[in-house]
Amino acid sequence: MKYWLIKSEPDVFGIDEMEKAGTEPWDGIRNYQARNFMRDEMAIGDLALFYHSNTKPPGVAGVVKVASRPYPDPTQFDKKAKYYDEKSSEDKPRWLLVDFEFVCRMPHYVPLDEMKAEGRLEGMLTLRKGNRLSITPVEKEHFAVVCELAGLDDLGALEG
DNA sequence: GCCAACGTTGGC
DNA sequence: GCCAACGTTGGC
Repeated sequence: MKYWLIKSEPDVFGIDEMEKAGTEPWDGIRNYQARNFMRDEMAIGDLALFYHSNTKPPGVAGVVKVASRPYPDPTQFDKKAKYYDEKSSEDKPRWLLVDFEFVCRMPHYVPLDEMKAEGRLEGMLTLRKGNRLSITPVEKEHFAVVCELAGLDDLGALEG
């Protein structure tokens, strides 16, 4: 069981939309490192912090879980889609995605400031200056601390 | 709106 | 294979 953090801009797709959707194909990832995490390391049931980026204040808004194996991102084949990639083909897809399923909202939103101020989160990738990766692995201990800051007590229940 | 960080592209 | 130019992310 691994732990992750995924970023999303709430103006585009936030925790509200995630909750409403229930399950959402995480399309539009066009970064090899992030793709490789999905392809090689994610497993169904893995938990991920749902992070709001490009907003005031940025921070963790909820928890989701991996709900599918990796499969080709259909938007790469769609000429009209924003994420169309002419160098990709159906027999040799370049980009993959997984589905995420809504788990819960954080009882309290955890702003980035608060995470930075928490000594126990030192070394967390998301807190590193200049980190632009939209999917990052999170250590179990860090995941637990963020949940604690969020007022989410029973981590065991999430892992089911 | 600025800009630091960093990934990608393409000329050589 | 190097590296400059460029584009994007995302905090501030």
